Amino acid sequence: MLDIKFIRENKDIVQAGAKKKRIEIDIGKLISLDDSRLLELKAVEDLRSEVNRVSNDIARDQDPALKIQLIEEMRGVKEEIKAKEEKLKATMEEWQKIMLKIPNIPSVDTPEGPDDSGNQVVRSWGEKPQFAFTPKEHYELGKALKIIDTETAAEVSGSRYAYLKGDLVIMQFALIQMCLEILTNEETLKKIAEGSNISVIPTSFMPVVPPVFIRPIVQVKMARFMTPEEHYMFPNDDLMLIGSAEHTLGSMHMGKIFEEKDLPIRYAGYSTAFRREAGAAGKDTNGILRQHQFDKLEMEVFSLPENSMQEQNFLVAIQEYVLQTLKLPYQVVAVCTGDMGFPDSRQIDIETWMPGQNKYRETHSADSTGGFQARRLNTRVRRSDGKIEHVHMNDATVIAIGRTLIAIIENYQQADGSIKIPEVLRKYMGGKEFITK
RNA sequence: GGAGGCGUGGCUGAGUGGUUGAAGGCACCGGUUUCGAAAACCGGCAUUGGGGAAACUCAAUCGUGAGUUCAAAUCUCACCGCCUCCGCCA
Repeated sequence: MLDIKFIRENKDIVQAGAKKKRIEIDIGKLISLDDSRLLELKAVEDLRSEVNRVSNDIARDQDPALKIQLIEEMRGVKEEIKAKEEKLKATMEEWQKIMLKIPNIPSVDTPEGPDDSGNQVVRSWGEKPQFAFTPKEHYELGKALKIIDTETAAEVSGSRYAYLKGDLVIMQFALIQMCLEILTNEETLKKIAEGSNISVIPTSFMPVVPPVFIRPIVQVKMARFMTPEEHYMFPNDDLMLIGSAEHTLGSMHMGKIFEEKDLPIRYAGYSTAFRREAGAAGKDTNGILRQHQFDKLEMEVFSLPENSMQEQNFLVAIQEYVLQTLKLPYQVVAVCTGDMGFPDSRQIDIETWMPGQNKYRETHSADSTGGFQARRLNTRVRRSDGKIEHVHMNDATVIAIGRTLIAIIENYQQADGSIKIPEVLRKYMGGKEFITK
């Protein structure tokens, strides 16, 4: 959520930002509603002030006749307050509805575009592997090696589910283990930051296994409930499943005030993510690229406002470090205004090379939401001079299991259909070098 | 799931209808003292919104929401959370 004061003072910027994001908003209506809100609020507060004042008189005054008279008068004022409060409440509800639909403003360096066609490749890394044979897609290889079974999953749970089996499961936990070691080692983090010329305090990430259920009201505060059809809902319990660990990591500190000296705070959350993929009918139906359920290690950082862009760059640097460690070719993409998330001011994606598809596919995302989520969550920081302001929040993928496994399977495939295990993972996999039949 | 108890400021902890935004303590920030520090002493110290150049002032907030009342931290109801015991369970 943006600050209403900021909106009032910068309505053109807000309007233009929404337009760039291809989101329709009515700033004029919001501001005239806000005018009414302030007027009605003043009216209610003036009456309350009167009641408060007279009530104190009643408590003090000894004359019983006067008391009765004042109480009578205040009964009338009470009725008046009630009526005015109802009007205010109606105004507030409409105001709130519009406020929740105002998106965050894209950063100045965000490319403009209607959809993912407007995304810009910022840089790329790694040599695409050359094969002496036609590289296969992950689902062919996975099926033959009996490490991916979507057919049984389809019967048991429906489409877009899979059984991961055998060495692929071991590899999942190897990846997580490897990444947690990176994220909890300040020396490594310092090296990553220095290597990319980023000046951040390299505080290590606190590993977290967060809840996968979240209250819908909290999801609204995370500004991640814009498309209800994307979420699995459990109305009987007033709960929904998270689509990312971000949702229950970012909301951990709602209503809290940090001390400046305690920031940045970094979390590495491991959880399953659940997505209905309602708008993706017929897209990526083979294999495990687009699943209703997948496991993911996610970073979430709370920082001082002035540091949030550096923090985002740092998270991207960590993502690149992970992919470089795995020797997977990738490109870094500046996501354009029409494709970026509602609460994001700046979104950077990483697309990893998938030889079977002969394409780069999105495996990572880094979202800087500035103070947008923090304002809704009311997560703040007390600066060293005593001033209180909203923190800035960043979230980013470390490893999205399904898609990273695909990248490894396809990039490391051998002529005989086996998969060479990336060297860095072998120590977590009993020294094994290949996944074979 | 059953029974009981409890939610007050950064922490702790008083407060069961009346100028209580809330005593006391701790922590924190100034100052006195000291060569310096500690201790002691003095002072300050919640958040949000409105008005004001400012001093200041008005409103709201004692888990959340509704209600009773001229007046609610205090009474009523619902919800949320925490604790203890029993049951169940990975």
